This record gives sequence, structure tokens and C-alpha cells, in this order.
Amino acid sequence: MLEAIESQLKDLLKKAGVTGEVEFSKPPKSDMGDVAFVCFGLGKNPKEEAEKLAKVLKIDSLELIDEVKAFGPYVNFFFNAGELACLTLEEASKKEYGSNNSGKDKKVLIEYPSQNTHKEFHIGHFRNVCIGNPLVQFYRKSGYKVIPINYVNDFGRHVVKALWYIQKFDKKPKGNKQKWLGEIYAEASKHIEENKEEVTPELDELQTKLEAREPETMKLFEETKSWSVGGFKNLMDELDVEHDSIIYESEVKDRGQEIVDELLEKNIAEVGERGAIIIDLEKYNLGIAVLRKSTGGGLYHTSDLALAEKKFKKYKVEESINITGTEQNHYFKQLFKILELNGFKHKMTHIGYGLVNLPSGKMSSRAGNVILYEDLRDEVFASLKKETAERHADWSEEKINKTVHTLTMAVLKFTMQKHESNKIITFDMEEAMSFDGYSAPYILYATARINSLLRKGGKAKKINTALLKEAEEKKLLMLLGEYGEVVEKALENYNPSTVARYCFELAQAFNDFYNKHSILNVEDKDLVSIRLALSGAVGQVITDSLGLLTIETVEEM
RNA sequence: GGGCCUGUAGUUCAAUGGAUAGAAUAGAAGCCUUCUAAGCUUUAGAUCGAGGUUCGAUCCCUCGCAGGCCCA
Repeated sequence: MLEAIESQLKDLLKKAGVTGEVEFSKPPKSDMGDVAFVCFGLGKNPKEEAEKLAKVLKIDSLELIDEVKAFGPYVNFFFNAGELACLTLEEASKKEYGSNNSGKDKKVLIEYPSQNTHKEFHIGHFRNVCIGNPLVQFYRKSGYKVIPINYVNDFGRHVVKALWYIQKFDKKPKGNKQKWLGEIYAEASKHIEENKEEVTPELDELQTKLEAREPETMKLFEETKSWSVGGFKNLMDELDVEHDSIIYESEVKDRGQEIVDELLEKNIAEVGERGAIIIDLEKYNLGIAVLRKSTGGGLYHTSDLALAEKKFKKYKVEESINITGTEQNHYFKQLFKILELNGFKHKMTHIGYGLVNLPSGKMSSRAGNVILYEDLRDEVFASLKKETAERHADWSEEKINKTVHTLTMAVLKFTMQKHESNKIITFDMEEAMSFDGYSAPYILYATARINSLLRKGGKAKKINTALLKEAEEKKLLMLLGEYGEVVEKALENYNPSTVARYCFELAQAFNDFYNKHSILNVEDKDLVSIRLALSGAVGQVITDSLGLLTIETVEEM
């Protein structure tokens, strides 16, 4: 609800003697009113209180409220559509509509998707980006300065596996080298898993060479790493991720080892049974964290300790957020506890999102059923292109490709964003390819219709909001008024699906309006104007909210 | 064994203690000489189980059951 409206209602209630916290809700059906005041806090019998209150409220002086009615323990307000439009439309047409200032002068860092070099970029990584992108936008919309960074692990066992396999079987890259390398990694994993005993010594040997920075190994390492890095750069551009910088694991590893030494000196860490450096976190119900292998080698924690330090030193942010799969929830609880024990005072937040499973089960390189982002993209593109070409025989190849590209990105992102982020999703190719219902094309179709109307109807001239009277128009106005709260809620819960749902609801309400009432073909030209203005505002808010999901709209489809 | 997450129409998901539990999809029946039918209307269909707290529980607590993830 818009602030201007809320303050009017609060004022009204205050004059009627309602004190304390005021709670509003949305009536279940629009014929029951537009906003409900909840009377449970008022007295012993909320039903009676509601009836009493409904009689006492002085609405005559208020343009906004046509009627007040008690429904059980609620007092419901019926708004005047014209006045509602007057308050809403101008506001909603502003560019900064929906934004707030809660993050003024604050700076946060968001780390995602933090993939590994030498590995594939599959639809799980893609989900990470689809959650990280909106988060960056939510913070910005709330006035924060945001620094997106990427932390890339370029120096672990996974690298050894890929390099060993390339050397052993003399593999040569073809096509997209980043993608090829990922596929090679998957093959290598599978092969190594199946021949574990024979190949482990060879892998260990190569790891030693790599860690000792033996020239020939380093040459292959650098070359292959550059393929990943280059490919990832292109992917991040394609997905609208604007990393301020990339930190590589190899850059922070040594400092991590120093921190482990400090922890030992301070007696926070100890030497475990088999010579590894550990921290016993049983007291905090977090088990035991291993900071260094008995061989002296580092582990994830080793580097992450240094990464945390670097983030705050280098970027001077108030909070650091990182996004990974929920399977790492425990790991990050441990990490944050260790940092706390070491006197680290900065705010760290970990956001876990659920796995992307397939109808056949978990994705696994070993089982060879991983869906790569690029493959999915190409498949969706082809399917949408066929559909679009059939609908628009008169379009040029260029126009088709441009439109289909936007549609493809919208479909892919929305598929990942429509569900709550901490839930495991089952990715169903058929469902992703069906462009009906709760999907990006549904929403983009509504905006394409609006664009078409605006093209034909031209700019609205005379605005007479009093002409808006229909229930469908009111519904749209009410929804437009919710945008700011939707943005706040989405940020509060780190949940892009809140915004995704809102876009859909708005599109749904517009389609309903569009089907029941004519916008351009009515006698009264002033009514045409005001309906165009309403449509324009809806289009603008849908476009802006989709923008938060880094989804673009199309002019026509 | 311990910790965390999840359980809602046939299916995929909403609903942060409040009204008659909402959508989408699949099913059934309709709507294009009218602003884009990737659309709209109608219809049928659900809270894992047992207790507890509360005026009121899908939501909070306890104990089960089922699935997932993580840690020894």
C-alpha cells in the first residue's frame, strides 16, 4: 500500500480513538473491500469492536474512501478508484518508483557465483547467478552501494584431475574451449572414479608438481585456466553479471596458512589426532573443522579465512554476502564461528539456495547427466525461434533473432527465479519449454500488448482519473501500490521469487483488464487517455520489476 | 549417531498467527468479422500423522513418519 494512502487510513483511525500498532491486511476477495483493518487487538470481542468502529469512522471528508464496512473482526475500506488513481498513477510513473533509502551510505559486497575453473558451468551455477543478480538489484533499489565480486577456485584437486586427463590421453580442445574443458573434467572425474586405485598415485604426483610450480605443468595449467577464465567472462557478460573484480583462490591461499598459524598460536586451533590442524566446535554444535591437512596442504577453510579478511580490507564494506548451494550451510556456519573466535567483527552472511535436480534425480558428472547452461540456452533458443518464426512470418531474420534472444534469457532466468531460493527445484525441460502460465513469456506478452496499445493510442493527453471505475482497473492500481513493499520483502528474505510472483500477478491482472474492457475502442476519448495512462504505468512497473530480475522486455512478440 | 532443510490439489509451487488455503499446469466445457488467443471465462480438485500453546495454527512447540543435504 502506498504511504500516502496508509497515512490517510492511520489518521482516520487515530481520530476514531484507535491507538497503538495498526495492522492492515488484504481482503480475500475484491468485493469485500480494498484494504482491511485488523481488529483483534482492540478488545475482547473484535467482531463487536469492528462494527462499532465502522460506524464511528468519519469518511465524509475523505475523497479516497467511498465506503467502510465491518466484516467479522475486520473493518474494510472501499476505495474510490478515481482518487486511488490520482494518488497512484503519477507516483508509479516515476523512474525511481519502488525504491527506498534504507541503504543510504551503506556498502555491501556480494560474492557469486564462485565457480571453479576447469569445471563445467551447469544449470546449478546458473541458478546461483539468477539469485545473485536480483540481490544486487534489490540492494541498489534500496540505496546501497553494491560490489559484486567473484571468488574462483583455480587451484584444487579438480584442476589436477583435468590436467592429468588431458596429458594422459593427449586431449586437444575444440570449439568453445571453456565448455570443452568442462566436459573434459566431467569425463576425467568419471574415469578417475572408475579407476581410483591405479590412477591415484599419478594424480598425487601431478599435484606435487603443480604445487611446486614445475614449469611444464604450470604451462598447461595457465593455458587451461585462461580458457576457463575467458569463457566465464563471456558467460558473465551474457548473464548481466558485473563483477567489480575476481579473486582467485591461489591469491589468498598463502595468507590463509598464516592465519591458521595465528589460530594455533592463540590456542584457538589445535593439532588433531593424525597431525591435521583442527578447531573443535562441538561446544557450538558445529562439529570439528579441519584447517590444514596433516600433509600441510590447505583446505577450503584455509583460503576462506583469508578471503574474509581481504574482502573487508580491500572494499571497506559493512557486510559481505556470499551465495552457494545449501549443502554448504554447515561449512559456512563453521567458517563464521572460527572468524568470530579469532576476533573478526565484520558481518558475514551466507545465502544457501537449493540444488537443481533433474526428474531423473541428482545431476552428476559421474553419471553423465549434467545439463550445461550453454546447451539449455541453445535448446530454448531453438524452440522459441521456431515458435516466433511461425507467428511472425513477416519478420526479418535479424528481428526474430533479437527478440528470441531476449525471450530466451527471460525464460531461463524466470524458470530459476520463480521458486523460493532455498528450495530444491526439479528442472523439467518440458516445463521450461512450455511457454504458458506462470512463465516469462506470459509476462512479456502482457508488456508487448501494452507497447502495442501505446504505439496505436499515442501519448495520453488529458488525464481525468475520475473516469476509472471498473473493478479490474482498481485491482491494477492496488497492485501498483504494492511495488515498494514487494521490493523490501524480497530483500529482507533474499528471495527473488517474491518479485517474480509480483510481475506475474501484475501481468495477470492486466490481461484480465484487457479482455474485459476495451482500451482504445471506446467513445469517450478521455477514458481512452486515462486507460492508456494506466496501461503505461503497469507496463513501466512490470518492466522495472523484471529489471530487478535482470530480465528485459520485448517491444513485440 | 548428531545437525540443518523440506512435506499443501494428479503435478509444480503460493500463503511470515487471521476472513471462504491462492496460482500455474494436466483434465472437462466454452470465447478470435473487435486494441497481439504465448490470451480470457467456467468447472472439478489439497494442508503427512498425533498431541500441545492460542480467541484463532498450513505457519509456533513436542513426538512420530517420509524425503533431501551436511558433519564424524
